[in-house]
Amino acid sequence: MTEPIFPMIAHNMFKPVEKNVSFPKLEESILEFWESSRIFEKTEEIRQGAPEFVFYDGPPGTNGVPHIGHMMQSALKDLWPRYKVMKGFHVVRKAGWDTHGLPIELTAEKELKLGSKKDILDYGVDKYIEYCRATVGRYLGSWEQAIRRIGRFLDMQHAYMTMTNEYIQSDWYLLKLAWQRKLESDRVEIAGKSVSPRFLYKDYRIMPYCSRCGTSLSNFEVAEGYKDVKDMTLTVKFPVADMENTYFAAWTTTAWTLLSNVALAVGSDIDYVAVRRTASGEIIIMAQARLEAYQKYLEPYEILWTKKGRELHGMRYRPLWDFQTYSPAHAIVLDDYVTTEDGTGIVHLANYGEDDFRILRREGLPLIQNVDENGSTTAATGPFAGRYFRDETLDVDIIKDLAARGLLLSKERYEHSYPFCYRCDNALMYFARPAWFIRTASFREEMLKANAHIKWQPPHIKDGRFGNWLENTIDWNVTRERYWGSPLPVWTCGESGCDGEICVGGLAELRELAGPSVDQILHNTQLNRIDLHKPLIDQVKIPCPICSKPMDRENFVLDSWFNAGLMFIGQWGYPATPGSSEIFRNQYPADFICEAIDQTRGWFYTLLACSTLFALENKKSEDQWACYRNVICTELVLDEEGRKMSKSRGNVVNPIKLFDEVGADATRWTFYSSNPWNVKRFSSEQVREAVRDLILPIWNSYSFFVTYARVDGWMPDPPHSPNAKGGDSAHPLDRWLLGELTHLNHEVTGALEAYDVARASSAISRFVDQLTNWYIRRSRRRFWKSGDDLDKHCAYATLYRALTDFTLILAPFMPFLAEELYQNLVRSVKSDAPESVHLCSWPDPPLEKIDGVLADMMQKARNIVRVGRDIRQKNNRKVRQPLQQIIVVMEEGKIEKGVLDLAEIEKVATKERLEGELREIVTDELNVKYFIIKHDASDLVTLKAEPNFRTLGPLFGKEINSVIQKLRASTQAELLKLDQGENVYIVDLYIRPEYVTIQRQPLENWAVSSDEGLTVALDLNITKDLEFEGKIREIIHQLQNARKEKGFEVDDRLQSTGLHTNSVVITEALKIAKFQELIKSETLSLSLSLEVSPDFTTEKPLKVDNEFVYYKIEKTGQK
RNA sequence: GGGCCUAUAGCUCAGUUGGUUAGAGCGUCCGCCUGAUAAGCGGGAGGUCGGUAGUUCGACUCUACUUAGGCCCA
Repeated sequence: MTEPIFPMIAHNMFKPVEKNVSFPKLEESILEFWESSRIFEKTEEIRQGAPEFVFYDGPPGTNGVPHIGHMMQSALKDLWPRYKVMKGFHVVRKAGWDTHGLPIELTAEKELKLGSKKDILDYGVDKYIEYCRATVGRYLGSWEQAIRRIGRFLDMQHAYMTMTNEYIQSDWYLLKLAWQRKLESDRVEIAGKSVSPRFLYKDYRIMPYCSRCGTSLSNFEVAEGYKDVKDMTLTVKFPVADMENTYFAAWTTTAWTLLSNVALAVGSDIDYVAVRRTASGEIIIMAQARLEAYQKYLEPYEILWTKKGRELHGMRYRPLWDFQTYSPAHAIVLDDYVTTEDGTGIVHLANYGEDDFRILRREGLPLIQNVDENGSTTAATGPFAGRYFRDETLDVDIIKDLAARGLLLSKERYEHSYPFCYRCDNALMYFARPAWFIRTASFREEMLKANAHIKWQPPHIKDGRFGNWLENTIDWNVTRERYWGSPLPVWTCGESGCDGEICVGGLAELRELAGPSVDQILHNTQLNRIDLHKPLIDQVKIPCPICSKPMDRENFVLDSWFNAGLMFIGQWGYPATPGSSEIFRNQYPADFICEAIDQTRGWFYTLLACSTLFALENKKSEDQWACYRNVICTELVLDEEGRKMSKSRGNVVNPIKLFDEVGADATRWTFYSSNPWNVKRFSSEQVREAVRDLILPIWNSYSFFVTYARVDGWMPDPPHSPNAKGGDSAHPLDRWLLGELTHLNHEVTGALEAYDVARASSAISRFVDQLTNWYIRRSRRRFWKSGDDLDKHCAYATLYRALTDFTLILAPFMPFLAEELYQNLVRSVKSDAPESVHLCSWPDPPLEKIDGVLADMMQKARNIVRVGRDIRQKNNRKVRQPLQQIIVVMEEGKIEKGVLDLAEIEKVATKERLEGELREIVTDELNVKYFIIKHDASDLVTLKAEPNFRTLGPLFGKEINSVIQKLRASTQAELLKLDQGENVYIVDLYIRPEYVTIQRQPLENWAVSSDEGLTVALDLNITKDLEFEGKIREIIHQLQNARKEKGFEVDDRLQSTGLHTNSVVITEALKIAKFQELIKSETLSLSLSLEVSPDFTTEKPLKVDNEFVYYKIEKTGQK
């Protein structure tokens, strides 16, 4: 014991493990190691030429600090690339930042106190752009810090940025592809006007628009500004053409839109009635379902006729005002969006609403907007000209005018919510604005086919949310009337009558078209290089290919979603950047992407749309249309009460703070331990729990191993490497643990291949339990007992093998902890091992196949012990009190999960030995003298038949209940036969064994317990001998505590004297020689005396079952 | 208003094609063990599986409706 039994190599030894480890500090030091040793770079370098595993990183916006939800993304995005590197793949991990778009402009506007387009122009577009550019970088540092600190291996030095000239040229390239692609028909007619058949075309779009700021708003911005307002609503009578005194009644909440009325809409299948008002004789037409609501305005009346909406189609009416001279207009059109929920069932249409616009355009009716983009009524409105559209007096004047001419049926105050500009509080209007579109609707089918090749996690997104969205794809508006974004590379001719237009696919092409002065024009003096952004790009003129006059650029920037959607080429600046083609070829399509569910209509969609367009134009095969093959779609991270995290609530978790206080590994684990596609309620308490439940047990196991390996000077065999096969021990515990390790490997590998992280993490948790709570617990004595060097070596070799393999499996999940273990367990003793765990290969399973019999046996042993402890507790027999015997009933021929199958064991001819092992484990754990296996439970239990519904159900159907009754009345003899596999007649039924499950119920008043088909009986009788031994064990236990209290080392040798007591039983026990020997050996006492010498002074007496035991212990000085 | 998702123990979550008595961890209470020790283990209590109706011999599971919450879109 005093001499290490294995040769010690001092310079080459596991370093001692810190007991009070600070994981955050550990993580920091490992980060420094990774960086100084370029470990991340090496994970790519060592796999040069290996098969690619392609990962795409979605570009987060950088106009705010990252929060914990982004860290969930990072944790998941880091897991698979690390795993795949270990599996032998080459994985490129390039970061990306979304540096364009409205959020950045809004920040700039706010900080520069610019409230409108005019303000921006006054301030200077060039200065404004530079401010935006500067704003982009503001939070980048926080992102980089958080991503670094969570341990993510990501190339942030070469991050792609959507605002670079290279990226912008990729935008242009893809737009050019769309521009070149055309519908099969040469011309497309919309609204009687021919429209370009190109897949990139200009059209109008109804957008929420602030007339004061001069900008359209995003839906997000609109949602900020809804208010409840009271407006005058009116029901207007539109005189039917060529019919005296007959009117269509239509309802509106916005009187001002009447000035631009173009048509009226009815629903095809809605019933409409014409009613004659008795008083005036006038005839009013409206939906039958709405009559009741208008009763008070109409009564008394009679119904003249009822017609379906479609019968009214094409009927004409006279415009409300003489100035409404435009045509074609003023007729009834059909559309299904008309309802009878409010109004009259007849809808007044003007180009100030999305549905209105859609219908009017479909019907080929003109785009009349008698309120202009400044919110003023135009000169075309005659008496109403030059008024502000939300001016209340305008409403009043319109109403008065209509009323005076008998065209007003009713008016009412009506409260509804109306959107206002969140910046200037001005009322918004829905306004038709020019915009450029991509014909996504024209390759909808192709996108659906592309989607068929994608594996979604969770699966329901594929045909659910995402599939539905694809089914309903409409053309994609890819432009914004803003400043900070990729410029639309389309130049058009302003000459009237000239259709000249050109789409530019890159800077080189622009130089060709616009001449060598381009470089000079685009030179940004501040940056001292070419810059493709506004306002410089606007100064570039291209000669019209038709009339040769200089053409201007279409003044739009690109939707930043479009930007992000082409990152698969944009991140390489493909194709303009030299060398990008080669990289791109290897990096398309992605094997794996992972973003939050709000990206279904965001990045997931725009990636698919862009890549499908790209792939179609490049004639790629169908499985290449989608640029990603596997996608994990995560849910949101909420606070512990299920609320969204927001600054105003003050419930935002600061990731960095959490990493620094608890640890990044622990934080990562909380995101791995449940399905990321369910809403996650997050609290730092969960993270601490991960430390307690998983990280500390792993650390303790590691610490245990290192402590004893150091004591014994144990080292792995020279040829041992973490990837070599090891552990040829015959000890069942060792073989069992390696079997569990194999199982773990298979489970984790399978789960990761299926992108099922929760399954992988639960396998890891299970293994840690097996390792710490069973293997180490059961093996402790093997590590510290002296003698039997071979067995001790086997224990070391096995635990070492298990820990090192486990470390490798753990590496993608907890990269820091795994690194620390690896450095000490492997690197410190084996200098030619890879320098980081993250440069290692995924471990091979240690055994050819799992020994199922052994696994079952161990499961059974754990169950027996658990049940045995249960019996002890219920019967008040503490474990330190030895008991005589335990009877375990295991019936032969029974095969159940978790139950030892003795027949099977016989086949492998190890029955005796396994029973022996089982015996040893159980007697030791439960502190009993004899372990008896019985194969017949009849003395201990009664049998009971439970119907097996799975087999009986299909056979008997509705008769099943009477069958069950008969089964329940069966005798023990019958059940025994069934249990032994025989068929039995019960009453009039022929019962096969597979129809039932035989259960065992312990007899009453026995110290018997059953669990999972296992019956255990414990002999509770305490004989005199057992009582003596119990007392002695208690004394030993307390002497050990006393040693520790006195600060003796575990290997100090003692002299114990004056052991005595007033208890007759204990005195008797102490006199027995074998117990004296036991005390000596357990407490490392060289001598033991019961006599009290004259100079005896006692230590604090031991208290053994309420009796005092006096003693004295002293160190001998020997070790 | 539409689409999709979620709801299971006090809390966080599992639950395979419908099939015996719905599981785990934490927390709580009780007990045990201790040569990994400012650790470790076991047990008890705790659930009408959000609600209602239906299909079925049988529903946490399938269907319809409904309530609450979430995401996306109108």
